[in-house]
Amino acid sequence: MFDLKAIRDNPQNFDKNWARRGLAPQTPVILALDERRRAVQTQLQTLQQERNEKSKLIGQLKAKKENADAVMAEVVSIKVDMENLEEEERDLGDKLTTLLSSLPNQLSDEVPDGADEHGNVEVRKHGEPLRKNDAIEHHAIGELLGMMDFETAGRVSGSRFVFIKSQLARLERALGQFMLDTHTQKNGYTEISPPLMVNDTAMYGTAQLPKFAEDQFKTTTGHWLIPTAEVVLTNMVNDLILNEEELPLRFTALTPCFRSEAGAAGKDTTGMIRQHQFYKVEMVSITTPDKSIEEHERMTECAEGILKSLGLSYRTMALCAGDIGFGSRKTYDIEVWLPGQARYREISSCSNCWDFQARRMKARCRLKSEKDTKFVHTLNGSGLAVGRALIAVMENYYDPMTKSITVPDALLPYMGGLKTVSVAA
RNA sequence: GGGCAGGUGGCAGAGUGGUUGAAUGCGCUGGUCUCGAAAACCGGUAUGGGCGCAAGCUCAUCGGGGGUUCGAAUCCCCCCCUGCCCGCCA
Repeated sequence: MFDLKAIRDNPQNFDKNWARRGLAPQTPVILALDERRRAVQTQLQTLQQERNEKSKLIGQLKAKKENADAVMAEVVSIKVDMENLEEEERDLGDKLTTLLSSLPNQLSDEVPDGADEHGNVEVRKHGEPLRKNDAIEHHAIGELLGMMDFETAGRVSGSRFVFIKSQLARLERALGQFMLDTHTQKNGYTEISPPLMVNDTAMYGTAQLPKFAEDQFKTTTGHWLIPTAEVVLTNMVNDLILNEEELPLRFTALTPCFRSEAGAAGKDTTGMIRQHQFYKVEMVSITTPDKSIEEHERMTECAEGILKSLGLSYRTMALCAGDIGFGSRKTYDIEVWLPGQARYREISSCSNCWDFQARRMKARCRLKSEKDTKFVHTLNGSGLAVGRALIAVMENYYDPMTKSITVPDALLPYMGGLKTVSVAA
């Protein structure tokens, strides 16, 4: 959601910014609705004031046992005048909210121009891509080891699900534990075990609703399965006014994520790159407005740190205007090198949502230096997608000669003595 | 799932139709007093919106939504949540 006063003051800036995402000018309609609504509001409030005063007068008259019939008749007629205005006010308000809640966040000036992922800009790179002629993809490795079973998943659940078995399941679990421990012990995040289902309000707060309902799973009870722990972790502060000293808040959680992948038909159909369900370790930060830019860099480094510890090569991309998410002001994607595909694939996305979600959630803070409350800034980042991290470890650490995956050093404490994942062991 | 009791300001807790945005206490905060502190005393202390250069005026909000009424925190209806008892259950 947006600050209407700011739009009023500077409509052309908003339109120019939205144009970078390919949107037509929006402010003419917004301003027309806003102006009309305020005019109606003012009229209505004048009548309400009159009604309140006269009603009080009636009370006073009655207390003195005097006749109040004439004043009561006046109030009745005021109420008639109010009815149309009330309806118009509600109608204009609804229209305005509907329009505003469907518009994406304003972009930072630092976001590069571009229409799609080709416009993304590499900001740094770590390690060298591992190129091997005999590199194979994760699903081939998994099936060869007998530890990744898409066929059974198809029978039991359908497409875009998988059974992971045995040591490979343990490796996936180790990855999640390692990431959580790193963020809680080294990076200052508080571990949360959150609900995996949320209500409409929460989904609206982080901007999955109203626009992206199609991408979500909804239960028969009206709950939504979280598409990412961002939803629950960020909404922990909804409707709160936080004190400056309590900030920043840093939360992390390891949760399953559920996505319908509507509109992704035909994309990544083989293997477990794109599933309806996957584990992810999420980081969420809630900051004061002046701290979110540095927090964004910090969070991105926390995510990169996991890849470094795992000995994986990656590059960090600044997403361009055409590829950046709806709620984000600025996003870094981290792409890990997959030898089997011989390309970089997204494994983390770290976004600064600025006050966009906070406005929807009514999440505010009180600064010592300011009298009024301010909206907090919210940030979220994957740290990392566990399923994709498993893929990366498999493809980067697989040795076709021994048909085994070497366990990265960082995961050894979590593997109960296993140094490799292989059929023989 | 059945029954009962509740949801009021940062917290506790009054308030069952009339100048109640809301008593009182606690907390917080400014001041007086004091060498300083404590105590005591005095004052301030919700959020969002509209109008206004400003001072200020005003509207809305007592879980959410609708209704009755000249007037609703107070009455009626629906929903949500919390607590307790019973049943069921990982």
